[in-house]
Amino acid sequence: MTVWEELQARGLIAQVTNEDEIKEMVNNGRATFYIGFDPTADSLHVGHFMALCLMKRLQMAGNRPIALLGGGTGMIGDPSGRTDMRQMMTKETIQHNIDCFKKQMERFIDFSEGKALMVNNADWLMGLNYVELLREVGPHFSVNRMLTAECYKQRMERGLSFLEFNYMIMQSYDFYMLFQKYGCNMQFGGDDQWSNMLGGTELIRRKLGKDAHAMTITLLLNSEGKKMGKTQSGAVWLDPNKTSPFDFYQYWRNVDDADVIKCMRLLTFLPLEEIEEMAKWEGSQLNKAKEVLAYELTNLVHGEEEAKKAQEGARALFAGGANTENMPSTELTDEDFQDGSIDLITILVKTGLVPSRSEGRRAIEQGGVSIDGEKITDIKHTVKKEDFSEEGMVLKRGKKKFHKVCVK
RNA sequence: GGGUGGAUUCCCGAGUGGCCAAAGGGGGCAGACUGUAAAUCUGUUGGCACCGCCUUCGAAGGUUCGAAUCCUUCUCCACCCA
Repeated sequence: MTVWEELQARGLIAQVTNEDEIKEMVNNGRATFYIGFDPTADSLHVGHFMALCLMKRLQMAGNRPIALLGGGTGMIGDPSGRTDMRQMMTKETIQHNIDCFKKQMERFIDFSEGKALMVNNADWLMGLNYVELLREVGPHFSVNRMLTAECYKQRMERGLSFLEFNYMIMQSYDFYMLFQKYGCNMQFGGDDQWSNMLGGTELIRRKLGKDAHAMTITLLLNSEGKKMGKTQSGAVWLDPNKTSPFDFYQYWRNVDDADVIKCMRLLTFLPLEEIEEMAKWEGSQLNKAKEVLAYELTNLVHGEEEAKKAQEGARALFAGGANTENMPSTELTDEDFQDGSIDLITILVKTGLVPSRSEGRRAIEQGGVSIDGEKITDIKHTVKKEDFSEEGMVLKRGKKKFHKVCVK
């Protein structure tokens, strides 16, 4: 099976400019391609992860990837797929984020010996002269056409600033530069990047009379059409300090039945035959598939050891509430006790299981809190210092949130 | 620059002097049912010293016994005209 066939079979490919040529190049390892990453946060997330996996797949097939860090484009902010303007970031934040990105990327992609490149578009964007740029590329962009681009549609109703409007030009310019500097003949990106990417191929054709290609990766959407990799409290991060391996594991462990197989295909490196086998599973059997998915992804992102820990921890907890070391935990000190005891609501707040005392009260009243498996419904419940055993006690909020509490 | 309309709790969106911590929906949280799924049903959803008090309706002032609601100024946004 060729790389191209594999990508297609996995459903990774959304749109392409010229299928035959791209297929030919990719399969024969003749492509030098780039994917841009704007430093919008201090950690990569699942969407980036998909892009990195694609890079890796193509790299393994002999193609040369370029990871482009958006030190310059991050100064502008991509309006694609957004209904409001991004908050402008300071230069310091951008630099910090870039540093974080770099570290994480190096774990996935082999950058040694020129097998892959990492460049920053700040290198050429920041020194641009406005008038010169306008004269150089301005004539090749039609405002009329830009405005009809899908990525601006949403913004036409709510307002689009000139700053953001220029994002497409910057991204096009990136491709144009990379094409000349590194012979980069292909660009990949999320499906929401399509119009920006076409801007680049157009610019190259008009300026240089050469062909460049673009391909987009399927956006990871759940069965309801919403972006995956997001939780109530934000994105699912790859940085273990922002999303712990356990939470990361749990996120995938809890995906909808309807999405498991899709996630397997798009995100894991498991052989397709194996995935097809699992696709036949039904009902509660799918639970096993979810375990596989969660384990595989945690393994890829955090390594085997963390993946095992997360899996064992989860199994233990859900099977019977056995205590494990890698549960989030909190230590109480003498100051937390009054007359040798502490009330439950205070503990809940301290552990962060609830954001406020009101919510803690509510959770208890509704029967959502238990200590060592025993449901507590009295909001005045207190715990004596002596009651804490050596291993501490396990506090549970709702069905899936556990926390260990010990005394110093 | 001129005109018009707007800014309400996590989001959308009602509310035009007291009955407003603010309808309704979405989302979230919790319970039941389950497979750590979905769907469904129920409760809940500003904070606290919780039958009471405190802080919220773009910001700051003002009128009033009393303001999310009225007045003034300001900020921001959308649309129309230039």
